[in-house]
Amino acid sequence: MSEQKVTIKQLARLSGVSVGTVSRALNGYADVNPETRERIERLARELDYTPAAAARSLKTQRSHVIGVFLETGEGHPDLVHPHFHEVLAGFKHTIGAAGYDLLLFASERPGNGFGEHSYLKRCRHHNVEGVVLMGVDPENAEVRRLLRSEVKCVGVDVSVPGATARGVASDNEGGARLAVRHLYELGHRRIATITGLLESSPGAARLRGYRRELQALGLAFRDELIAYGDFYADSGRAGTAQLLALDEPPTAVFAASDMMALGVITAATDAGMSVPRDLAVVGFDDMELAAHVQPPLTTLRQNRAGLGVAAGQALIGLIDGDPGPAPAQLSVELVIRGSTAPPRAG
Amino acid sequence: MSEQKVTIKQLARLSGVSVGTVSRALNGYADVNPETRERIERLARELDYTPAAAARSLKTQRSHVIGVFLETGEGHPDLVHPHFHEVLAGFKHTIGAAGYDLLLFASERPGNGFGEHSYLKRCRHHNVEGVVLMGVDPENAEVRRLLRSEVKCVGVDVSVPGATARGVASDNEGGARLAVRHLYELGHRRIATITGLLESSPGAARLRGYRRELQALGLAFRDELIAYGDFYADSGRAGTAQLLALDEPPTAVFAASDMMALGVITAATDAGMSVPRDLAVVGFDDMELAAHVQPPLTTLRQNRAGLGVAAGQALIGLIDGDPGPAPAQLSVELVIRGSTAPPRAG
DNA sequence: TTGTAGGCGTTATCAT
DNA sequence: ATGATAACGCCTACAA
Repeated sequence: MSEQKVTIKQLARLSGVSVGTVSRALNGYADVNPETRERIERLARELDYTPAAAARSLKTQRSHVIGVFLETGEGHPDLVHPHFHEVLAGFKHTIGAAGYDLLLFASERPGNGFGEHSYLKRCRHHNVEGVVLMGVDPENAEVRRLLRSEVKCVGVDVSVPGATARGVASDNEGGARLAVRHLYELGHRRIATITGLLESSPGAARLRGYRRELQALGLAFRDELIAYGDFYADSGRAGTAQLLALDEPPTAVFAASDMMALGVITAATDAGMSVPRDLAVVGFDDMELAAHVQPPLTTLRQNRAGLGVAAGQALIGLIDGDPGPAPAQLSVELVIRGSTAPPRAG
Repeated sequence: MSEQKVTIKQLARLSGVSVGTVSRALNGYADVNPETRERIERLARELDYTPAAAARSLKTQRSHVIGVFLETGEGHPDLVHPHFHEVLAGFKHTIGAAGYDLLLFASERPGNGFGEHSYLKRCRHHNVEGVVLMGVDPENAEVRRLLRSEVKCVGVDVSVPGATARGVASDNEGGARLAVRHLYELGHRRIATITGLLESSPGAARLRGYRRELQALGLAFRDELIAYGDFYADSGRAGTAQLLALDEPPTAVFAASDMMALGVITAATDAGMSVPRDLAVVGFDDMELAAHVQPPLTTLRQNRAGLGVAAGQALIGLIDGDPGPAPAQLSVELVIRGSTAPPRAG
C-alpha cells in the first residue's frame, strides 16, 4: 500500500545494512556486493522508495530542476499565448528526457516572508540548474541582472547577451521576406504590413524582413503602408481599417501574426471586401487554427516544438559545460493556403 | 554585485550573531532585539540573501511547491491545448499569491537513476504540498493510486474521488443544454451533435446535456444525429460530412468544442452550404479565435481563468486543512454570434 | 534576548 | 564490501 514517506534509514534498517551501503547500492556504485544490492533494490521497489529531492539537492548541490519564467501579467498574457505553450511542450519533453523537471515560477514571495524575490533570487532560492526565459522583456533590469549572473539562461524569442546565456528563435526576418516575395510573385505591388510589438525581437525582425525584401525587389517603401499592431487580433482589425482608408489602399497585407491576419480578414469583410479576391493576406505562425478559418490562412509556419527542443538542448549544453555555438535560429516555412491570390486587376 | 551563494552562516558571521538569531530575525520571531534585527535585515538585503529552499524544505517538511501533471504525450497533446493553458494561468496566479511555485513534472526518471517514477513517487520525491491534474485519465492506475494516497489533489475537468481530492469543472451539461435550447428557440428541430471524447468528463457531460435538453424539449432523440468526435477540428469535419449525408440532414449542430465547430463550418462550406443560412452551428469553449472566424462562432464561454482560480483555491483549502465543500462547478455563458440563425424553411 | 546543538534525508570520505 | 561520520543549509527546542 501507500505507506507514508519511506527514508533511506528505514531501508537500511530493514535490509540490515548501513545507510551508506544503501545509498551506494541504489546509486549504482561498483563496490557493493551483488546480492546485497539485489536485496536492497528489491526492498526499495517494494516500499516504493524515492530519495528526497531536497536532501539530495542539499548535499549534491544539483537540483535537477530547471526554472521557467513565463510572464502572466495583465498586460502581458504570455502564458495564455498558444505559441509559448507549444514551445514549452517541446522544451519540457527535451529536458524531461534528460532527467530534469520544470519549475514554473509563480510566486513573487515564495515560502513565507523574505519579501519580494527578484528573478535571480528565485533561481538561487530553488537552486535551479538553468532557466528558460519566454516572453520576458530583455530590457528589464531584473532580467539583465539574471543574464549577467552565474545562472545558465536560454531565451526564446528574446536576444540574450551574456556568457552563460543562449538564445533560440525562428528566422523571423527570413520569414517576413518569404511572405513579401510570395505576394510580389503573385503580382502585388502595393504590399502593406501590420507589425507586431516592435519592442519584441520577433516583431522587430519581421518588420525588418518586410523592409529588406521590398528593397531587394526594388519596390518603393512607403510609411503609410505600415500599420503598427501588437500581435493581437484587434490591432489587425484596426490597422486594416486604417490601411483601407488610404487614397491608394494596398492590394495585399502581410500581418506579423496569424491573430492579426484574422483581424485583417474580419476588417476586410466588414468593409465589404472579400479575401483573397480584393485583398490578399498572409499571416505568421501557422497556429492550429490557421488551416481551419475561412479562408484558410497563407502563413509562415514556425517550428514551435522545435524551438522548445532547441532551447532544451542549448540549456543542457550550457549545464554540461559544452555550450553550443551561437544562438540557434530555426527556419520557417511558407505555407500557401486560401488567403492569398493575384490582385484583382492583375 | 552578484556574489556567489550566500548562506545563513555567512550572514551570522558578518553580523556578529549566531545563525539561530539570524534565522529568528529573518523569520519574524518576536523575541529578537529590534536593532539586531534591523542590522541583520539590512545585511541580508545588501547581500541579496535568500534561504536555500532545499534546506528549509528538508527541515520544515514544507516545500511551498505544487505539482502539475499535464500530459504531453504524442496522442495526448494536452500541453498544447490552449484550454489548459488559460486554466493554468489562473491557477498559477492564485497559488503564486499564496506563496507557492509550480513544479511541472517533465521527467519520468528525475535525477539520475532510480528507474521510472510513478506519479505518486514523483510527488513524494519533490515533496510537493499538493498537485493539480489536468487532462489526465482518471482510470489510469497510477492516477488512482495518487488519488488514494496522502497527497492533496485537485483535478480540473476530471472527476476525482478521494478524501484528499477535489475537482473543478465547468457546468458542461448545463452548457450543452443552453446550446440546444438556443437552437430550439431559433426554430430548429433537427439538431445534431458532434461529441467530444466520451471518456473525458466534459465530453460525456456535454452529450448528456444534449440528450437531456432534447428530452426536456419533447424532441425525439435520434441516434443518427450523433457523430462521435474527439474535440479536434478534423473530427468535426468528418462528423459533419456524415451528418449531411443523412436522408434528412440536420439544420443545426451543436459541436462539443470550438475546434470541431470550425471543422463543421469547413465541411459545410465544402459541401456548398453556408453557415448559418443552411446550417446553424454552436461550439463550446469560446476560445480566443471564436470571435474572429467567419462567421463568428456562437458558443459557450467557459471561465477558464476562473477554473484555474477555483482549482487553486480548492487546493489551498485542502492544504490548509479546511477543504471547501463539494466539487466546484463554474457556470457557463452562451455567447451568441454569427454562426446561428433560424432554419431556412422556418 | 541570544547562543548551542540536534536533526531533517542524503551523499561522500575514511576507516575497517 | 561495508560501517561510521561529517557535512549540506536551515529551523527550533532548550539553555543560558
